[in-house]
Amino acid sequence: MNIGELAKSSGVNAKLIRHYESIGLIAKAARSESGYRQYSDTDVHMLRFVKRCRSLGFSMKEIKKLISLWKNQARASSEVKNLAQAHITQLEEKIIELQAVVDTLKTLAKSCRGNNRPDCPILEDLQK
Amino acid sequence: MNIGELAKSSGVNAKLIRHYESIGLIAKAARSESGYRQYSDTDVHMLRFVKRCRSLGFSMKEIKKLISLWKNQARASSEVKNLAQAHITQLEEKIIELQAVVDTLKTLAKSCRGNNRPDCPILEDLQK
DNA sequence: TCTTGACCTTCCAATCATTGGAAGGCGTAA
DNA sequence: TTACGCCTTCCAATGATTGGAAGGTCAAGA
Repeated sequence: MNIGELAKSSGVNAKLIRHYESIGLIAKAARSESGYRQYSDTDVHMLRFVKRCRSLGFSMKEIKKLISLWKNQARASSEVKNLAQAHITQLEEKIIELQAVVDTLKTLAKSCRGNNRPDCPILEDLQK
Repeated sequence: MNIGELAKSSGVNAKLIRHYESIGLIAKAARSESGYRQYSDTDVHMLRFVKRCRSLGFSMKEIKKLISLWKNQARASSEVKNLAQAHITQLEEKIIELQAVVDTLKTLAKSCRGNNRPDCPILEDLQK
């Protein structure tokens, strides 16, 4: 199939598929006589895999690793699990960080009357 | 003062200060005869303000607005509060999103034995 | 056969915020 | 005068994606 059909089947933009190829995330596609990229059903699965990984917030680097594990029948599942676990830890740290920011902002917002007057404890705090 | 001292006093990299000027986040600095940027104590405060906003996750666009409010003595504090509130909402949405991803990943990770064998429910799920 | 339109190709650029380097000018102390 | 630290501008990279331009290919309809 051509890239357009792969895009439709996988849910990944044709432009993005070419980009993934260019950065080496996915292998170079075979070409038709006229230079069109040719794909198989396996590629549909792989791109769905990539898409799902992205939606779970894995970086391209991590996805590269995940793809190689996915392809490798001799993998140890511990490798996959470790990668997932590391990612979970990262995300949890990020959440804690964001939550702290939210808490700070909420405290600030609460202290501000939010009226027509210029005096604003939020701005006062921010300039410290 | 020169940009180096401003950088030291404000905690914002000289490179970044120039960048902020180039994108119009902060006003163009006056220049000495030899072309060096000249700054005052007010600029130290402003850059600290910017830095603090960044650390709270405001975008450059939002900070631009916040700076203009900060400078504007005729502002309504409601404008500041609304901006902060909108940002809080954004962050809370992001947190919910990340938490959902963490939950998904944790469920997946739990189902994987993480041993030397290749069979891995995580990979199986990801390719769906 | 010609044309239309949908599809494909590559290349270059923009996004966002920051950082890095290169190449050169300025200022001051030894 | 030389040396060094600070300053200048410009160009490029990061990470992931999207956009456009300019052009080639393919199948269907007139």
